[in-house]
Amino acid sequence: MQEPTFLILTALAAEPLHGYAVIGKVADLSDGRVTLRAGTLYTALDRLTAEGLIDVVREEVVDGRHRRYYALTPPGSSRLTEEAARLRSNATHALRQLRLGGLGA
Amino acid sequence: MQEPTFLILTALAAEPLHGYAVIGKVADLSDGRVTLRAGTLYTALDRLTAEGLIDVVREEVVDGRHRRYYALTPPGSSRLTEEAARLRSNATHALRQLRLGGLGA
DNA sequence: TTGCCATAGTCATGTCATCGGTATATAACG
DNA sequence: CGTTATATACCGATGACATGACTATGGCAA
Repeated sequence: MQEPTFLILTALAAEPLHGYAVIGKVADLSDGRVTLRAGTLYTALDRLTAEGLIDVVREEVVDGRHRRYYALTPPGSSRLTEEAARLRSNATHALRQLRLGGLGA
Repeated sequence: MQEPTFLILTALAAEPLHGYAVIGKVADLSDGRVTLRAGTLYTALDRLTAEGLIDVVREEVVDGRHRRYYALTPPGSSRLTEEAARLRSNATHALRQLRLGGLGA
């Protein structure tokens, strides 16, 4: 799983959001590093829905604009938990190896 | 940057290794999750060399077998440090959002 | 009232890293 | 002498992501 996907799941972890709102939340979560384009976002949302990691919880029409709210499913939640653990482990290993190299060399 | 690439850099962080040895170290670092195939490895090594993140530090012939040792360059080292920080940050954010969602729902 | 901007979502195309398989060569093992 | 392990390399397919153009509505300003 890549960063954009991971951040989309993270954005939906606390509460359901509609597609466009995810873009803003992902920008927040990544400290501005990741600015999703609409195309990237909706392709990812479709894919994640097909995989059962997220789900459409309600659809609204606000001011004539179609809004579709997505939420994390239980499988999506455990998947995100696993991924977070993996990232933490990788980061820890990398920092330790860097320390070893820094001392030795 | 994706997981295999990140793990390759991590494997080279402590000390120079030749290509084939990287496969084993990556398997170790990832607790067996990631088993690099030869194709993936050498394509990645070439790419990382071209990007200046790693470098060939020496070439040997051991028992008639060609061995090429790769090491992290200073740019490679700072890049890996940044990536590790990014992973940690993402993991932390994800776990916090999951907690928020778990409580609220 | 016309035109532009922000919001919201869709679609088509392209790129790039990774994967799987295959090929090459040599040394060690039996 | 055939098989396995080491070591490097090439190639086609896949799949995630990026890019850019497009539709549509409401609000605001010229």
